[in-house]
Order: sequence, then C-alpha cells, then structure tokens
Amino acid sequence: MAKSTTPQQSAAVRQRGVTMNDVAKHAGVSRTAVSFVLSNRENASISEETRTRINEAVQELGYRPNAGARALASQRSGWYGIVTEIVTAPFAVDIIKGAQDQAWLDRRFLLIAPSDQADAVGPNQGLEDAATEKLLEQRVEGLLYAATFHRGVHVPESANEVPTVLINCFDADGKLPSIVPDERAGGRVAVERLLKAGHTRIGVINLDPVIPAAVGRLEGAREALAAAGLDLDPELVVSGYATADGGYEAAGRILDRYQGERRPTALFCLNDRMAMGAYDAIKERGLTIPGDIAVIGFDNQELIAAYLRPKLTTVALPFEKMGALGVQTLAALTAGQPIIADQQLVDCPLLERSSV
Amino acid sequence: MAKSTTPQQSAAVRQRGVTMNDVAKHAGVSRTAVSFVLSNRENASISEETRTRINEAVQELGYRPNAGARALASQRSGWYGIVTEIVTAPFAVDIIKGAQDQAWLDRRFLLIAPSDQADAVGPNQGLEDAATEKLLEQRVEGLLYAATFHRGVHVPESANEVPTVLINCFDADGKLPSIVPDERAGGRVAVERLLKAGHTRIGVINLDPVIPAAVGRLEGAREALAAAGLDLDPELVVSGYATADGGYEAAGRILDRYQGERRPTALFCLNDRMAMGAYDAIKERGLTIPGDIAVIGFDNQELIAAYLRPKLTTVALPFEKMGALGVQTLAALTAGQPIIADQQLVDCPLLERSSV
DNA sequence: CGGCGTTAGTAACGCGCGTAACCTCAATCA
DNA sequence: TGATTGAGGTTACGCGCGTTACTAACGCCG
Repeated sequence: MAKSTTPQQSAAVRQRGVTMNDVAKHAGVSRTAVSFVLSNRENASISEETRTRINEAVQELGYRPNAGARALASQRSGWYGIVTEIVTAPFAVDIIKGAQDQAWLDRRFLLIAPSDQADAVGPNQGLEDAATEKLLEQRVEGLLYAATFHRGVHVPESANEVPTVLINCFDADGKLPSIVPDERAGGRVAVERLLKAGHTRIGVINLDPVIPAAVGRLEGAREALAAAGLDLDPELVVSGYATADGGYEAAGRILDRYQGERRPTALFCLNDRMAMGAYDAIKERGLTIPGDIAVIGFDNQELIAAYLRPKLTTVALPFEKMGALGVQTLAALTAGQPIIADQQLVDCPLLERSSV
Repeated sequence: MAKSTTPQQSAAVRQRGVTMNDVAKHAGVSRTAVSFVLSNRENASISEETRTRINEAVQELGYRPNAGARALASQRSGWYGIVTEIVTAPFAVDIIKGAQDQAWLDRRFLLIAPSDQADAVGPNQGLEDAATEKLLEQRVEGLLYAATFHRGVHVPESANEVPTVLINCFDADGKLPSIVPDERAGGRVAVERLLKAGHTRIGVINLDPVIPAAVGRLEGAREALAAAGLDLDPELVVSGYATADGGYEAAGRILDRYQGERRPTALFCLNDRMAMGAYDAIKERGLTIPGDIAVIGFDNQELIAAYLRPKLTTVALPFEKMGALGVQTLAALTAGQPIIADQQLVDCPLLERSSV
C-alpha cells in the first residue's frame, strides 16, 4: 500500500478505521451516547460534561463518520443522482455546477453518472439505463436528468421508483416534472433590446425550425415586434446549420439580398456560434458592429461571447439556476411536498456587452 | 411520497426494498446461497439447478443489490473521489469525462466534489478540505485532484490517508504522483509543424512567462528551432494577457514592428484564446490566414478552434487521457502496485486544421 | 460395513451505525 | 414515606450484505 509510505500524520493521529466504538471507549461512555451527541438529537439527554468529553475524543482520535454505514442504518443515503451527457457538453457542466452547489448546501451528495449518447431520443437507451441502474444501486433518493439542449426525452422506466426531475428537457410521454428555459421570454427580451436601440428592420438567423429552442425564441421575437406594432417579415428569417459556418453563410445570404434602406440593421442570431459566423460575414463586407449592423446572440457561450470582438451581447441560458432549481424541486418531492408545477420556466437574462 | 403516484410498474414488479432475503425465500434457499451466486464465487458449490432458480427469483422480484450495504460488509466501497474546480472549467469536464469512463470500465464509481477556488495555492483551503473530508466520509478508496491549468498545488493533509494522484497539476511540496501534459513536446510539435510548412521567422505570442505551461511550451519551441539550426529571436517573443484581447494586442505589436522580409510569416500562440485575438489583428491588417501569416494555437478549445475561420490548427491538451490515466494509476496504487513514475507526462497531439 | 472425500448447501457473525426500549439514581411531591 | 418523575445514560436490535465456519447427504473404496 502507498499508505505505508506516507509518513506524515497530523497531530490528531488518524488511522484507518476509527469507529464510533473507539470513540466511546476513549471517552468512557457507550456507543449510543456518542451517536446521540454526533447526530445532535435534541430529545436525548446527555450532560454537558460528557458531551464535551465525547467531542474531545472525536478530535483526538480523528474520528470520521462512515457515510455508508450511516445510510444503511438510517435508510437514507443523502444522495441524489444526476445522469447527463458530460462529453459534448459545454453546457451540462453548468447544470451540474448549479445542482452540485445546491446539493452541497442541503448537505447532500450528487452522484454524477454519464449518459453519453447524443440521440437519447431513440430507443437505444442501453447506457442510460445502466447509469440509472447504477445510481439506484447506490440508493439515491432522487434522480435528475439533464440534457445538453432543450428537447423531449424518454426516461428509463426504473426512474419511476424514485422522485425524478428533468432539467433542460421534458418528459416526452409522461408526467415527470421538468425545468426548462423560458425560450419565448428570451427571444422577446433579445428583440426588445434591439427595438430599444432603434432597430426596426431585424434579420433573424434561425436554427433548425423544429426544435423547441427555435420555436420558442422565434415566437418571442414575434411577440416583441407585435408589441411594437411591427410584423416579423418572413423574408428576413433564414435558417442554417447551428454552427459558425452556418451563421456565416446565413448572414451572408441575408446581407447580400438587400441593399441600402432595405438591408436589416440588426441581426438576431438564435445561438452564439452562428453569431460568431455572422461576425465574419459582416466584417468581410466592410461593415462594422454595432455601427452598421447590431448583433445579438443567444446561449451565452462564454468562450465565444466574451471573446468575440466586439464582445457579443446575448441572452443567457440559465443553466446553473436550472440545476439548482432541479435539486430544490427534488428536495421538495422527497419531502413529500407537492410539485410546484409540472413544468417550471426559468428566465433567460440579457447580457449586455458591446455588439448592440 | 411521490412514489405512490407512479402507477406504472414494470412486469417484473419492483417495489422498494427487495432484499437478498426476499430473493432467498422466493427461491427456497438460504440467503448465503443467493449471495454466493450473485457474487459468482468460484469455490462455492451450488448446483446448476438452484443457481438458475435463484437467478429467476432475482429477475422476478426485480432485486437490485444495495451498494452501500455491500461496501460496508466487504470493506471496499468501489469508489474513487475526484475534487476539482468545476465552475470555471471548460477543461475540467474533459478530465472528469476521461476519469469517469475509465472508472466505469473498472466497475467503479467516481464521486465528484467541487473545489471552487481559483487560487488554491494559498492557505485558504477551507472548501477544498471540506470536499476531501466529504469524500473520505464516503470511504473512497482513492483520491484524484484535478486542476484547470497546469500548476503546483497543495493538497489537504487528509489526502494522505488514501492513495492520491494529481491530474494537470503537481504536488508543490510532496511526493504525490502526478499526471501532467508534456508541454515541452507540445511546443516542439507546434514549431516543427510551422518549420515543415517552410516558416523560419516565427513570432511567439507568449503567456505569463512564469507559469509551467509557458515555460514548457517555449522551451519546446526553442528545441525545435535549434534542431533546425535556428535560434529563437527574443525580439519575436511577446507576452500578453491570456485572453483574446491580449492576443490581439500582442499580435498587433509584433506585426506592426516589422515590415516586408523581416515580418514573421507565422505566429505560435501559446493558447487558443490569444490565437482568436491574433486572427482579428491579422485580418484587420488585410493579411490572410494562412496565406500571409500562418497561425498555430495551443489547448484545442473546441469552441474556439473548431469555429474560427479558418479553423485553427492547434496542439491539444490531453485532458481525457490524463483523466483516464489518473484512474488507472489509482487502480495500480490501490492494488498495491508500485507507482510507474512520480510524474507521468502525457503527449499533446497536433490537431491539423486550416490555419497553417 | 465403516471411514472418507466430495457436493450442496446453511448458520452465524460482523461491518459501522441509528434508534427504540429499558434501566438507574437522585430529586420531587403528595 | 412511598410513589413519581426526569435526567442521564445503556442494552439490544436491525439495516443488507460478505464470509467463515459448519453440517448433511451421498458415493466410493477396501
């Protein structure tokens, strides 16, 4: 063992396997007494003196509770599990972060299991099932499923055995509660920002029009325009691949189609990657941002938005918040409280930078 | 409980708390027999008939082992813990991914604990200590520490109680084994690539010159040049903030300083963010990539490198590999095998795209 | 026929802990 | 004075499982 090669031990010598029994002996009390003071039972009567004696023994021996044994005896693991695609996930991390922090606050542990398949919609849920199964073997008290992009998903059947919440996705065929970004409000906010800056002729660089994100954001844009007495000109909406190249190409198309007055003075790109491409298309045509063309993105992919020149004004997807809310919802569910709502919408805040 | 509201149960009715005892009763054998067949003991003699009867019972009852109880009884948790800064981490994810996958292969679980403090070098290791403590309470059999950028760190003392491996960082004051990228080889590979393309006058956009990454990469660059009979002209090395703006500014300086023949024909940017800024500086001066100026980056930040136009040729940091290697090393340590080396260097592969 | 080896199991203990039930003793009260 | 109460603990059981004895039945050999 490498253990034997580590000479330094803290003053409080802490050797492998200090148990509550050792603490009890060292303090000259029963193990039960130790258990009582450690778990802070209020209706237990332990004198102040023995209480401190026990605490001293804990310190001196370097006792550390065994979470597994505690879980076994109390029948509560204190764990939640989250299954998510961690690979292709510049996003998933933030969800995990939010969930992790919240769980930490609630003195719970978050077990993270990988579900690495982009197209989890299909029936090949082998790995995902395995992940769920593993988590249930650990006796998690609740399950979180997080997707990397807003969509409907199917959750393994065994998830029904335990409170379950979906994050950034929704149950395609059931009644599981979910937490998703308010795409529509986000789209509205983005266009309102452009309107406020005086733009009335706004081009939209759209995603694949069928995905929930595109539907919601576009709908929001339409609402904002309507509120200003304007229509969304279908001619000004162009779709492309959700990449920088796609954005470059789509923006180029829209910019070349109109000249002078008719050319849009602002571009609403439905994600930041496309905005990145749009930047190039604009600059190549000798136009400036935001002078000639204002650009607003969506997603707030830090690595892109914060480093583009000029920095990209965009609408943020509230991943951390959704993660935290997921854990909170789970806590409410496991406590037997009723669900607040089947689907909770979380605000997408506008991040002002320099491209509008 | 929300449980009672989930009506659908699989054909194999799986209710809460099916234990080995239930399986035993259902199969008409002792619990020990069940344990034997489930753990596949070879020296146990169970007839083929009862073995199948037990397996059937497992299926019918939907028995699922209780990992915690198993850990308690066997004194082996099967868990590793990794503590890492998951927030600011476009990187940490990949380490986790690599470690996670490897752990999964070894039928182990990876417990992920957050250590959210950028400057973990200082003595304010409160949170980190808490994370380590929590992991030890779960009786992890080994610990991994992952940093988001290559540097020296101090590890909480309690980490000594269990085999420990550092990833993308090294023990600033001890003998803990570590796994770090081979920065020098990476720098060499990058410059070799530029030399191969015929460039002999190469500008270097440097990071903060004191960090390990800068030292190593620059040293590698020097070696590659030396091997080609060239010197690294100190005039051509400029430092800047490790951001896009820093790269923009530094690249601008170097490009404006020299004209005609003396102007470098290639830029080695020590990270991709700076390369992103360099792109802008180059384009603004009416120069093309890679026609007039070739650019090579470092880090392979997908979101940047793969979406810049032209796509950025860069040297990748082998995060996933380091994560996997970390778990493998841990497995070797826990198995009592000697450490392969105090510090393992992992190759940084060149990723050819279109900027050279 | 008695002893022995082998096959096919079972009984019982303990892992570290939470917890209900119980016990002891001094103080209080009618 | 005997009964009652509460403080301050302790004894004992069980959580679900791995594992080490141990046992019972059977075939085989001399």
